[in-house]
Amino acid sequence: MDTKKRILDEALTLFSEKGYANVFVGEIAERVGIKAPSLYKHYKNKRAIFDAIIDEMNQRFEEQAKAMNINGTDAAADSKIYMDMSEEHLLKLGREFFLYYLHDDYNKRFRKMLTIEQFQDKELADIYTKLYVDDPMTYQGMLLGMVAASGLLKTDNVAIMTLHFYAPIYYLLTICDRDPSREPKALETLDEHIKQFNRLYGRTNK
Amino acid sequence: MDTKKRILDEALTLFSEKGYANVFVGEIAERVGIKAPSLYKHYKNKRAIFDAIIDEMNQRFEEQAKAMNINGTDAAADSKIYMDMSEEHLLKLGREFFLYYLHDDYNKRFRKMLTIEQFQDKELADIYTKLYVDDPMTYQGMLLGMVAASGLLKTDNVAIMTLHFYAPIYYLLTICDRDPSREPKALETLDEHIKQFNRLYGRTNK
DNA sequence: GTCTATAAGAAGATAGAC
DNA sequence: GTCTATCTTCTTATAGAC
Repeated sequence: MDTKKRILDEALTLFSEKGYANVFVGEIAERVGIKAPSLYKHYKNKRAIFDAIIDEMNQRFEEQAKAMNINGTDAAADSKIYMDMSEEHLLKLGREFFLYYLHDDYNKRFRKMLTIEQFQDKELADIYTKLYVDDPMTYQGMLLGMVAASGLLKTDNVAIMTLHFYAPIYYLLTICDRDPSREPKALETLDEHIKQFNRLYGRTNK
Repeated sequence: MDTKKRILDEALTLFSEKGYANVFVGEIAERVGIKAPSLYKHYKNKRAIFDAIIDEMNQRFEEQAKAMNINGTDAAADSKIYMDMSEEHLLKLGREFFLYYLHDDYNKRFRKMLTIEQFQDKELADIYTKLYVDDPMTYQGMLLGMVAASGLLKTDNVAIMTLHFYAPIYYLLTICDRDPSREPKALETLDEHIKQFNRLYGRTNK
């Protein structure tokens, strides 16, 4: 990886652990293996590093959204998957989302950084809400909505059903971010949650 | 209010908005109406102000826990209330918790400060988890457990039922902390959530 | 307890050689 | 692009008068 990218990578790690204000330019440089003044050949100042991290995330997100839209448009394939969604499929959907968001290195660091910096300005708050509130609700609402349309889940309010599916996942995610030692217990709770969700919104046929 | 207390109050406000590292001692002093050096007659250093805020919160919490235990011990009175818990009682329970945590000035500022500082050290992470995860789950689990025992809510897993009640409340709370303009919509969602919760865990008799 | 003056040090950023 | 040396500014904290 080239120096410019490595600076972003190390900066993100440090920002996610200590917050922007507690990270010194020299600290980032040291981890990259250069001296602080050299860093200024790559970025104009400390803030430019932070902004570049946000930009990179926006790019990654756009790509991901594009990829999801492609699948989303391929409604035939998607609905086939979810038409015969068993409890195991539902468990997989929840676990995959949870473990991807929890363990994916980039996601984890970016989420923790946003958690720390979310009250600094509205742009950061909006990014947080988009990534960890609105987008997951939209995506999962779409999937659960398809299952409900096929009659396998029963509800007259898909939005609230999606809230009931996602809020516990979000809640467990924030617990594990704060204290990774709670992860095994959280995974058990996650499975119990989804099984109970499946029972509550019980399928009409199986 | 005496100067010593006013320092804590203004510091908490600033810490909750910008985070500890972005607040300068002179800034706190200015809001109190004194100069920075005068502040050092009240607190040894900047860190001592932060620690005093944590201490004060611990005191307030202990008092609150004590008050709750008194009611908690008075099981006769409590269970009477929840034996005939209607949907309206359930809505009230959720709304009261939500609005108290959301609007109580001290709570709001302290929660935002902890949100920002939670990854700085384990003690702060533990306080956050205790106040906004474990304690609400324990308290609400106790109340919902009493209702379930009386047969008005049906479940074989009180812990998951409590998760299904509380996780959406927590989720909506963090959204409103980030963006107060979402509050009206969140309150609507809260009511819909509780009504749906009530239907899902449907009472056997009414 | 509050002030002014100031010390002490940290951290961001630049200059200029290589 | 990286380095050493250095500047500048900001911030915490102290000294000592009132």
